[in-house]
Amino acid sequence: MEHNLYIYNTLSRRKEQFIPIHENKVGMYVCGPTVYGDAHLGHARPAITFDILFRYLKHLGYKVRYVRNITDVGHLENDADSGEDKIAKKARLDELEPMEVVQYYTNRYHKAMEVLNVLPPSIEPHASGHIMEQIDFTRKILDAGFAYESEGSIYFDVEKYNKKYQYGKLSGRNVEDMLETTRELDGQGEKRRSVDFALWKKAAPEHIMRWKSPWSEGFPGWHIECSAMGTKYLGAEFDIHGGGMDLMFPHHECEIAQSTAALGKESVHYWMHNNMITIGGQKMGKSLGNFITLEQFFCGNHKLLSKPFSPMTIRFFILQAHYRSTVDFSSAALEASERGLSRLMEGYSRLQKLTASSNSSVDTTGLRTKCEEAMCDDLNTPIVISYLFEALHGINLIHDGKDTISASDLEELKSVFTLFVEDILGLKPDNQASFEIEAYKHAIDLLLNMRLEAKQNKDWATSDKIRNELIALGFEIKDTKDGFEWKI
RNA sequence: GGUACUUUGGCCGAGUGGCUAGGCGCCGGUCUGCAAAACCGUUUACGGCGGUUCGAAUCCGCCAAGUACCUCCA
Repeated sequence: MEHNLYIYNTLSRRKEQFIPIHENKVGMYVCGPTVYGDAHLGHARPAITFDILFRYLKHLGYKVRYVRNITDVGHLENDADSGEDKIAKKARLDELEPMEVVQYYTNRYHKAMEVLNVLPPSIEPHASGHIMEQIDFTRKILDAGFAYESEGSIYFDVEKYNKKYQYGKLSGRNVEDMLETTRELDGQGEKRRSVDFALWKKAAPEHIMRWKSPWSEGFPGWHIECSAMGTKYLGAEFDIHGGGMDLMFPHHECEIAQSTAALGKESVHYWMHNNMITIGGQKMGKSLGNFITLEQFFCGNHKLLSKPFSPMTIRFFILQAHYRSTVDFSSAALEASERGLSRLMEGYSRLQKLTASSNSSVDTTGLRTKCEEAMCDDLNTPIVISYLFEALHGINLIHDGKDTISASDLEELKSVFTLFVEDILGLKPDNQASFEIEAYKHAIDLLLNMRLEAKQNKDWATSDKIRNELIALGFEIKDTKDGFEWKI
């Protein structure tokens, strides 16, 4: 395969050329949502980041298996000594079945991803559907001697593991330091060391979500689902594992330890982490309570939002920053993105209507290569977007008759725009044309043609009436040299 | 306290040694019966102090400010 895709590997802290384990095939695993609440802006970032990677790998010609899990068991509340997990707690508060809560938020997550034009992954495994695999994985770690049982729970023996392998390599920590600095938490009496983590947790009597295991009735630990499901669907070794930077430690560190302990080798070749979205310079997160849900963005229903923002604006806003940088949310920043996107998409539609000349006075060569190079440089979407804006400038000049383009250059330009705007960046016009919409468009055209006639008769009263009333209904009317354009 | 990282023009945000992205906004212009929109043009920045170099936003050192992780979090 001819390409020079470089991606930043958190393990080595540098960009590395991407070479898959199996030629022409890529396995990637990304940590998905915990479905006990609505997705917020922060959840959109990894979804979009790895959607871009998924799309780009496919564009390069790979057959990609993209696994993104749904976490519906196992994450402990920090105040829950009893080992009550988040799903169960929420369920009891709402007096719903746990799986009802899971289903509700999973559906809403899917809906949000769909409107963001995030492609569905190849496999979306639920943790609750892979209890057996997690038990088997835990048993492998026990058999390898890197875990111990304590009162019905199984814990990973970090100190022992660290003697043979290296615990902390991903996040740059060492066990000795951690033993000194880790805070004392409650409920750690069963563990030998504070750094040890649960692989299987015995359920307290009031705990709703529980499964039988060789050790106790309980539930799997915080990190085991990704090791178990990742290797189940992608193999003992696979190419890419992604997720948010906040999962680097402890979650991904523990995953590495689990997989290495169970399988004797590291599973993941490239670890990729997207940075956080901040709000007022601070991370947007559930625990800080400073998050804005995607639905609130779409409805404009939040005190920090000046207006509703379309899913494509959110997507574009995220793509305008590199995925490894923090990006600071503000209503003003989103408004800027909205205008930029609107201009880009109008130019894209304008491009479709350009007429070719016998030769080109604009230089469009190299756009495809430049965009490919930017994508190959660790998915540098902001650079791709900047090239598209530069090309947009040319499109506008041609549209204004100040420049010309040949038929073959026009075809190439259209092809590049379709490829990068739609296929790779996944941007699409917000108002998707449909059959009903066509009729309605014709009606508006009719009105505006009447206005045109009135104008020709210098009947300004009528022409202004039509324009003003349409504007009052939310339309934007633009007069052009020989007619009009409009949008809503 | 430990670890990792950040600091770019009015705002957002790329950029790792010379060619000094891009968007939004501002301002000027074109178009227009008026207006709006659109389009065109303009707007030169890299936290501070040293150092390396012919040359640094980019490398090194110190200082300052800020963030993340170390507990569930995308």
